[in-house]
Amino acid sequence: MDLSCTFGLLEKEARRRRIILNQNQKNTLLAWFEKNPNPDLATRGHLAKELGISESQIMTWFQKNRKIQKQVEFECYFEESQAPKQDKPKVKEARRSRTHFSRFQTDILIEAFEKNRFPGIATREKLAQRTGIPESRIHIWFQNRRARHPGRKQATAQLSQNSQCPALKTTDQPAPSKTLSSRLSVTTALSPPHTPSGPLNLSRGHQKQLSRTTVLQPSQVVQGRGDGQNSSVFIGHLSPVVTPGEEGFHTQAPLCLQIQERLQDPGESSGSAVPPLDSSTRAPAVNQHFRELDQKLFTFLQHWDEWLRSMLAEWIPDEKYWSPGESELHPQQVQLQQPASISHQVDTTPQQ
DNA sequence: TTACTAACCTATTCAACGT
DNA sequence: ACGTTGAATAGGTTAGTAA
Repeated sequence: MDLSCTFGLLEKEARRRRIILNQNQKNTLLAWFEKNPNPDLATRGHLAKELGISESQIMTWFQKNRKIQKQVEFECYFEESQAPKQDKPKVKEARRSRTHFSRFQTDILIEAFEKNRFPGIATREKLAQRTGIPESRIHIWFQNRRARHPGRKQATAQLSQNSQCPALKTTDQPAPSKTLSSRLSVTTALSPPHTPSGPLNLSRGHQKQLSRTTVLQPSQVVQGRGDGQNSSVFIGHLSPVVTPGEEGFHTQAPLCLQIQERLQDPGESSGSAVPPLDSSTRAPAVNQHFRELDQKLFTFLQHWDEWLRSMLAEWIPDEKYWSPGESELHPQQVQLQQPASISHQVDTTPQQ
C-alpha cells in the first residue's frame, strides 16, 4: 500500500474523462431544458441514447443549467426590481426506482469503500463490472456512504473539508469555502503586507482566487500540486527548509525564526527571506502595525506547525519520517524532491 | 492567461422499504 | 412509526480545454 492509498489525498484518482458537448447536443439539451428543467429518468435516458452520452452526464448538465437559470433569475430580480417569474406548477417527476443491492454487491462496495472513500472513474467502472451495478449508481452509493459513515480516521486523514485546525482559519467568513484554491499563491496570502508580494495585487484573476480562499487545507499542504509551484511555501515554518539550488540543496532559516528574529530586532534582516521593517520610509505607527501582524503570523505558524506535526504523528507513527531531527527531512520535503522514494519508504502506515 | 464548464464534492431532503 | 438507505437537489470547488 502506498502513501496515496493510505491517505487518499496525495494522489487523486482520475476523474471521468471530460466530454465536450458539440453544438448539436447543446441545442437539443437546451430545447429539452426549456420544456422541462427537471426531466425524469425516462427523458434523461432518452436523451442519453439520442446524444450518445451517459444518463448521469445528462443529469449533471441539467443540474448545471438549473443553477445558471437560478442565477440569471436572481440577477433579473435585482436589475428590474421585479418579482421573479412565477414558477410553473411543479409536476412530480418520476424518480428512478430504488435500486436493490444484493449482499454480494454491498460487500464488494463496502470493501472498496474501506480501501478508498473517493474512488475515481477507473475504480468505479471496475466496481461496476464486478457488481453489475451501473457506474452512476456506484457513484451515488459512495456519496451516500460518505455522508452516513464519516469515520474518525477519515475525518483526520482527509482533514475534512471543514478544517479542524482552528489556527488555519484565515478569516471569519460565515460560509467558509472548503478548500484552498490550488491556484492561490500562499506566499501572497501569508505574506505580511509590507512584503513586495503582499496581497495587494487585486487584478481580476487574483480577486477571483482570493475571494474563494478562507481556509488552508492541510491535505493540500501534503498533496501540493506536484509541480512544485506552491508546495515549498507551506513547509518548514519552524523547521529548516531545504530547497534545491543550482549548486545542490541549501538550507534556509525557518520562516518562523526569521519572523521571530525580526520581531526581536526589526532593523536586521541578515539575508532573511522576509524583508525587514523599513524604518526610513514608514512611520512608527505603521511599523507597529506590521510588528503586530508579524506577531500574529508567528503565532499562526506556530499553531500550524504544531498541528501539522500532530497530524503527521498520527498518520505516520514512525517518528523518523516526520520529527525535526538533525538531518532528516520532513516527509513533505522528501516528497517534493523524491516523490518516488518516499511513497515507498512510508509504506509503514498501519493497515486498516 | 483566462474564461468556460464538466466532473466532482458535501449537505440536505425526499421517499421506498423492511422492521 | 421509525430506521435505513437509494435517489435527487442545491450550492460549492476542482481541473481540463479552448480561445
